[in-house]
Amino acid sequence: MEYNFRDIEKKWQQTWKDTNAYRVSNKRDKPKYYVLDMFPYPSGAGLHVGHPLGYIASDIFARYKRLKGFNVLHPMGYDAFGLPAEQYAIDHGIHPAVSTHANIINFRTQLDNIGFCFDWEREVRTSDPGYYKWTQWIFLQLFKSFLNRQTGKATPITELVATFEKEGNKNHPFPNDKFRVEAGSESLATFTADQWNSFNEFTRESILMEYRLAYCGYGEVNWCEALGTVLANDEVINGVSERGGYPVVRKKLRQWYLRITEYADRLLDGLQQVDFSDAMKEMQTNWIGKSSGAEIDFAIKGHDRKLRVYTTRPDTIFGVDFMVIAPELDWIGEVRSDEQAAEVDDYIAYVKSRSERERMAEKKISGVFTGAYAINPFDGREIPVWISEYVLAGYGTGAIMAVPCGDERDFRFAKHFNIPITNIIGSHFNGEDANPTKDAILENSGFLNGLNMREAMEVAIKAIEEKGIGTRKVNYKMRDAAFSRQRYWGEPFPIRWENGIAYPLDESQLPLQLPEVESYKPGPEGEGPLANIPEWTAQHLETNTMPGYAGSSWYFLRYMDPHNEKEFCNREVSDYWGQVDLYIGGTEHAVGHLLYSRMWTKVLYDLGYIGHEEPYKKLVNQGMIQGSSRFVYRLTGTNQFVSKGLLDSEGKYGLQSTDAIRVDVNFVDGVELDMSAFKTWRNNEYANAEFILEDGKYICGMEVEKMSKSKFNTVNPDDLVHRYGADTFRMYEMFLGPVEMSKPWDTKGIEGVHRFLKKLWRLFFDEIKGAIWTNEKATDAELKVLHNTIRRIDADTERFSFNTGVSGFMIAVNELSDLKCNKKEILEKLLVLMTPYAPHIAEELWKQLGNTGSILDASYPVFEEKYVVESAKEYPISVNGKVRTTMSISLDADQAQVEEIVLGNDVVQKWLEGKGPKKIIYVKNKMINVVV
RNA sequence: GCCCGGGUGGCGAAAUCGGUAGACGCAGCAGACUCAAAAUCUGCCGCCGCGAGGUGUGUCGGUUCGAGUCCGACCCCGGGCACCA
Repeated sequence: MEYNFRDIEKKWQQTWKDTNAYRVSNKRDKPKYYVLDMFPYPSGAGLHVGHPLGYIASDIFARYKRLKGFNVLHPMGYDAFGLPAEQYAIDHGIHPAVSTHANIINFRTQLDNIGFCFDWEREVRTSDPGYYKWTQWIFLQLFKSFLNRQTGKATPITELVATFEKEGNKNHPFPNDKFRVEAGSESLATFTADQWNSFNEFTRESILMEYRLAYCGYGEVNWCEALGTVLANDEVINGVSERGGYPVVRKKLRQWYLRITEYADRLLDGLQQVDFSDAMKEMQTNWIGKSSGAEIDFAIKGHDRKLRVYTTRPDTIFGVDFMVIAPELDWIGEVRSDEQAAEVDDYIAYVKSRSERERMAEKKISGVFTGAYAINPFDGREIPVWISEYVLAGYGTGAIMAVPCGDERDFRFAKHFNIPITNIIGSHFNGEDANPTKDAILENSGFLNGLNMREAMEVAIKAIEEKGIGTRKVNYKMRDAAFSRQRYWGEPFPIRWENGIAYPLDESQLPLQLPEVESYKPGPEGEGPLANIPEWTAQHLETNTMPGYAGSSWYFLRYMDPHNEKEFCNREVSDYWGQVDLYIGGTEHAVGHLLYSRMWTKVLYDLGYIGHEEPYKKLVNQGMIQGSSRFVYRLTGTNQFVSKGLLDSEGKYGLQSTDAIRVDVNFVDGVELDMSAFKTWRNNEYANAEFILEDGKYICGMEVEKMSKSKFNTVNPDDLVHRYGADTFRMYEMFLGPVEMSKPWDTKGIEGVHRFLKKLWRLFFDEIKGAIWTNEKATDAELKVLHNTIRRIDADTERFSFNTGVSGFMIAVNELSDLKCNKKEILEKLLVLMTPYAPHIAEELWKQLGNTGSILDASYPVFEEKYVVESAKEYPISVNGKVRTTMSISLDADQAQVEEIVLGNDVVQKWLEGKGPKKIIYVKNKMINVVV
């Protein structure tokens, strides 16, 4: 009987489906374990071999935990809203719901092939009204709440209103400290109860909007007039649209935001409670970008307006040689001099065409002097005010004081524009490079002279505050999250506008369903497509939709209780499942999804809807599987293709140049091209190709790059499952390398894993003799192999080292084959160990051995030390750190015994060359080193 | 530019706490079985060298009896940078 994986896998997949083997109950009779994969977007391109990597890892872990006695929640669903479906709708007129549905069916078929243990009864789709009803509901909770800074918790805004009615906002200052209420002729930062009570509804609502956790404001977007639409950053290249190459400018639009900045400190603190990699914590910490320093007002010569800067180094205030302000600040026109006006306006126009990313990535120094001068409040020095794209309006005050002797970027700017540099740190500054030290003694610094910079920091802030020209200030690089898109395919906001006031819909009106549209084209003035629907606008409904991350910010909660029509998730159920114990996904979500979902969880926790405030206990980041592209080389201007080995290092064939052309990796075996397949490729595009071969073969070139359809280097898991089976595919994906690491795909290597499974099979079945397993008693050697394997697989699985786990199985099977071990006692336990990795073959052989229950719930073998103890070790013996020989020495040996044995060795004596040893280093169970 | 990660044979990798570098597999080479092929099995397989031996984990330097692993500087590649998801 041979290993017929196709029949076996089909049979067990059907059986597991029929018996609901993967149904998970919310009954609290076992300890729980929640394993989650990052929410996939069901793309039209289908799965390539890179996608299932994380799913296989989580599937192995889920199955492993189940065998260890846990009730394991391992769900899957779809982040089904998104731009690609909408773009497809614009291009082909197909409704996004239709194309998305088709993609999901395809996705599901592909996933099913691989044999995952998902409980599909819990599937969710963000675009399903039954799901987005609750996304809208949570949005309303955000809208109706504010962060009470006194308690640090999200709180219903009705409580804030009650407080305002009693005492105004003296204890609850505006989260945005630049905001002022316009009341009559006054601009108020604080108001009294009387004032509040006298405000009209519009003013009150405008004030409340400043506190809400989901709020409406204005923000800049990439606006493309020609396409009439807002573009994502990566759709803008060098100031023009990727599609069509039309000009793109920054434009202010009304937008919804999440006040995530109010949670900045808690998002930072929470990182201490979660098991994320240090790199991940660092990325989130840097993204939040907490810094402390001061805001300082500088007078501008000849103007009433003050220039307010934020600095983390108030101690360097006497080293300020120029100011740089963001080109988009609207008052530049007021202060620039007439001589500089044209230059300033040109520069502002240039910057407007640049995306933020381009501005930050720009190596070339650029900027323009405004003609204005700020006055140093301590020594009266006149400081030229420049504008430059490297200062962004959104961070701090959008203006910096530049200290070239202490800051590298300021230094290069000063050098580039010949601005004289003041040295306030004496010998710490060499005139060649800036020195950002905090340990210098200050010079040329007025009242700070002679102070260490660290002390001076406090002294300077105090002086600034006393003078009334600034305040101590904590700043965050993180900005409030833009939460609206001018698109169709997203959740509608449950918001109605009347006279400029946003009213929430009643919860009974949810879900607010996405209406049908005639066209997916944007509405007037950059509004979303919903603005084109008369029935929609007649009700004054919000025309923006929510962004992709709305639905994915809470989906892990819905999986717990997916069919609940009364609540987003029952509290008792969420208390049982609690945090996601293991979350697997890519680092590309490091600062987006992970921060947003952490914030939502904290809000729901504050409002008492769930009992935990960090969604993910442990996070494992999976690496990318890269594509390995193949190239053929065509002699320029001909249809002749030259085999790779015949080209010189510059890609030339003799004197003739060649063009490298990517070819579909699926008809290249290793590096050898299937020439007839190539000729029929792309509708016989290369039908007339002629080949110049080496050794009768056409050898392709290769290069590692991102796996993508356009590079013809995608490999479809379906093909591999068909050829080798799901078990082989699963194990091979794991065998490629550590889950966390990126690595290129190589289809050839899968043969090795397939051979291993066939070899496992042959421990049970012989081609001629049939079943060969026996009930004989296992030998010590066999038990040793088994128990070493148990220990190894356990440790490897626990630390997510699935690649070494697979090697562990290979070693076990190799050793058992060498021992000719066909004993049920050993093999049966090996099968249970393998179940998480290769469930189909494990179940088949388990049943063949005569077991009745499913191996999915078998009892997990227990490691016993006594089977693996050793009495001696083969020690490496080094002389001066170089290994010269090995010797088997008892593990009980002490230092004196070891010295005697080692010095008696001929090889050691030879290397001692008659000299006596200075020292003998003996590390038990490790090594021995003789120092001469 | 800024932040994070990674560089080990021809290739994917292993080395879990500073202790035998290259486990396991792919590819390759030699052989067995076979009319032949596939499948399977056996052996070899970092580089230089006939060998003794030397050398080797991106580069340069350091710490240590001992460094892939720790420290410093640099080079290259990948991911993210706020409207792709």
